[in-house]
Amino acid sequence: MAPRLASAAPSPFRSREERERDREEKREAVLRAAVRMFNARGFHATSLDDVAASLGISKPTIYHYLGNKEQVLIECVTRGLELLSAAADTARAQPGDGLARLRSVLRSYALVMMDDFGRCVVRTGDEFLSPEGAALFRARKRAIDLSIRALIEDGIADGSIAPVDVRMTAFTLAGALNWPGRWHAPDGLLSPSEIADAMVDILIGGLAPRA
Amino acid sequence: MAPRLASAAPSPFRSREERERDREEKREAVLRAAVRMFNARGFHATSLDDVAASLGISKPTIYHYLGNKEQVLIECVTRGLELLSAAADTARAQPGDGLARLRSVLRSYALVMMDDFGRCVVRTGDEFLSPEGAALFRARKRAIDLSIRALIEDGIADGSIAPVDVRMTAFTLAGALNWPGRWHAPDGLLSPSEIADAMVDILIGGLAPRA
DNA sequence: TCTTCTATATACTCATCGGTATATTGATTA
DNA sequence: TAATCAATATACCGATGAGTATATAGAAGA
Repeated sequence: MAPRLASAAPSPFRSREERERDREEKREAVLRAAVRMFNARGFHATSLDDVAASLGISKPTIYHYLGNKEQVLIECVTRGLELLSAAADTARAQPGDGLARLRSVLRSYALVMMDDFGRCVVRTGDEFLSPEGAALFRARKRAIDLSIRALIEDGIADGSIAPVDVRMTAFTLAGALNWPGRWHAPDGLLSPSEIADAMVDILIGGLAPRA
Repeated sequence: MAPRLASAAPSPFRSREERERDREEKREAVLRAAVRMFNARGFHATSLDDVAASLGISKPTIYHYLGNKEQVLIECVTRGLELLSAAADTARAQPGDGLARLRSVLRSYALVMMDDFGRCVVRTGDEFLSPEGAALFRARKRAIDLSIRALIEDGIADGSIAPVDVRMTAFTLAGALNWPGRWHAPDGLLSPSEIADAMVDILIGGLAPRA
């Protein structure tokens, strides 16, 4: 509607939307820097002064964009959980039998675990959060767990998955796929995609030889 | 040799051995209290004052029995790693084909992860340790990993295990079995033994139905 | 142009906590 | 009995780091 069609003249005067976008961008940058440092050094061992310094800004600026330190962490974890939920939901809506869809979910799940925000989910114990934060956190993880369980049940129903204990299987799968969040280094030999494929194959195929 | 055969008269005067045993017992109590609190609230969130208070003693007493805070943690983690190594070694020396021995190791491994000290291994990231501590820690974990890999190789060689990627499989198994260290509560419905069995069965059998 | 709002910094407060200096008490040994 | 050592406490020090009070500079709006 309004002006600002020609990106030709980059005016130093910013419109309301531009300013809002700027703000969002800065918020984002703070979050990214924070999650990286939390993952690398641990939440308690990372001071907001450190985070600020890594961005060349000062601590009050972080407080300006995000509330307190726990807010920063919650935001990071929430991002990770959203990635995980999205992975589960989209893969679940695909065609194919239960096993095929589960495979797809597991693969996406593993990939998220090698992303900064996904990693953060695994590395952040309830200990770090306030009771309310921890409750929210648990509820969201539970929803993801239920998604996976539903898929396993589908697979058992349609015969594409063996009649396993659904609860324990979901825990086992999640545990295995969470692990890369703790050891995977972005500069490893295998790409995240290769790792995800390999792990999923092992979990689905099992160790015992097939007759 | 010496006196003190009749435990009849519990004298308040303690012999050298008794005093050494007392000392060891106290050290042990401090460690147990510490590991519990570390697991429940996190290392950084647990102060040595807290640990001392939980035992009805004062902080300098802890320093008297163990060096500094990192020492306490290292001792706890070392205990856990020793349990893990022992599990791997004894199970490995048993009779049976590769798969049977691997199954035995995995089961023991899972059980250790539901013990206070085993849990501590999983919950303690390298971040918490000094570079030297972390190096030692990594070396020990690597040895355990190699033990498991060797067993997988044995199984592949004797045909009891499918020809999987050894490295990735070891990671996947360890990841899955580490997980109870993070979520298992001692008061759960299933006993550690049941959980261990269920997880190992799933990992060995896989999800895909066997023909 | 005057006011107000946004973004940012400097410089501070206050609590926590690891670690230590030092005192005390009682048992062991010479 | 004097000297020593082990076990324990109280009371402190110093650093770190979360969070805040306050100032400033510039843009937006009236």
